[in-house]
Amino acid sequence: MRYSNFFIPTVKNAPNDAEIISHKLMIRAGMIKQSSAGIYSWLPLGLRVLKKIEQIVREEQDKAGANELLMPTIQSADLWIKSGRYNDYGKEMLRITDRGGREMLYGPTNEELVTDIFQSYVKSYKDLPLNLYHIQWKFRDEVRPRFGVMRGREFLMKDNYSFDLNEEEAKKSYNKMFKSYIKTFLRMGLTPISLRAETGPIGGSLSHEFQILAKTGESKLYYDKELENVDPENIDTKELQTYYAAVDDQHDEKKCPIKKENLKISKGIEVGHIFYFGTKYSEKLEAYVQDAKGKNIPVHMGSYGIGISRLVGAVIEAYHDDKGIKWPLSVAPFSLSIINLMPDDHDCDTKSEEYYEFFMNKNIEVILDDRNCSIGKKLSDNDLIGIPFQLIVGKRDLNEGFIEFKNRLNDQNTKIPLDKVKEHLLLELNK
RNA sequence: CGGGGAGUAGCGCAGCCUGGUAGCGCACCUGGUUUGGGACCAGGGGGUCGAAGGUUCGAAUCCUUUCUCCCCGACCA
Repeated sequence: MRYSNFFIPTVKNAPNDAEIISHKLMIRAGMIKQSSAGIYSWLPLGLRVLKKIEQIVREEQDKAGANELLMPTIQSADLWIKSGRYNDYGKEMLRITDRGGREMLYGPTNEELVTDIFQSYVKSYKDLPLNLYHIQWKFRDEVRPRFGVMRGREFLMKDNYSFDLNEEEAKKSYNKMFKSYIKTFLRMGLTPISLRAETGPIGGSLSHEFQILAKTGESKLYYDKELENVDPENIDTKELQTYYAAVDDQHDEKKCPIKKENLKISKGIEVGHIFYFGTKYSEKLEAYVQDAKGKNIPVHMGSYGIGISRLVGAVIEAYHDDKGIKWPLSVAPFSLSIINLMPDDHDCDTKSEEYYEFFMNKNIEVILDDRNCSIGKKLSDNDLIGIPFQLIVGKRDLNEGFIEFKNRLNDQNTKIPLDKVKEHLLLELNK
């Protein structure tokens, strides 16, 4: 991608609407544009990150044996009336009437629809366990949307639903997802903290929420420091679930079960939530299967959410400095930026193009900053949009046989001899 | 939904108190000079001041209504 051909409307001053850092940076970096309260357009740069995060979630879901499908955003009220939630959901649900006067709604979640799909096709215990997920836009008419995409009214969420024969099996599914969530967030460079949670309006008996650590996070967390040291190759969910973790208002210093030296206090952002709720919906929506004895029994269900659009903001909250965003490589919109400091200079152009071709051919996501603007603007834009690796191609260094390499994550600059550049970059990119 | 704040050029703001027909910085356009950290000089374009109504000879400015957006709280991925 050539920067000159890519739509990244960066701005110096964020609009006054933006309060928190990720919101400001997303606007300044040209990632999103607010359309109305809690509703955003995703501009090309923001969309790339959104898709990166979505893809990591998808891959981990698939690895955990979940099946991707896609359910509609607009749902008929019928199923919701049947489940009893049409009234319960209140004003948060956006209700619409179609031309025939039928009551419709913009889905805030999908238990009803997915259970309906399930019960249409699955009749035997032999088809269990089953886990279905989709990644779809939701709408919840929040009383007060805020913090940019972190709490929009319209948001992209991965939600999945597990179906099992009994509680024991359902808890296996639950733990599978638990593990998958930890892996998912670790892949994004985040530190997930799992907390036992209230089950809330979705109901049920078992629930965990997943927060990620960020200095600017919304909630204050108290947790066992062991939760920070998870080995992604060897995740023991049972062990993880035994560690202490609590949010601010649940934490009581006197009753805290762990030693003070093991207790860590930090701020977090909720990015995922999982529930086991038994047969609550399967009974109402008649999702029964026959067991081995031919008896009809309601399936045991769980539901699992990850706020994908929220994660874009959450990653920024965890990774930024006063100059801008510092994307972890796994979610970065581009891995490498080649900054041609002096377009129209023969040497700068030749070298920039050479690297650009080279890395593109290696399937590296690379953006070539070939814009005809001042050096300061280029460098600060690249810092702002936070591409992890930058190659700064300038006449001064070129004459001395160097290219400057910048690692945005630690802000280290190194001068690399021309004949070592490709090798060095490939090494960094594969770390 | 309770409390608070803000709408003036794409963005950030001044002007409002004390009414006289709109200004600054950035961005944008043209020409030139620059080129290792948000360049410089010169010229230029762009706003019926959120909307409606009222007071007045005259309203961005005063009054009323209304819409939108933001912040704090209660609630959530």
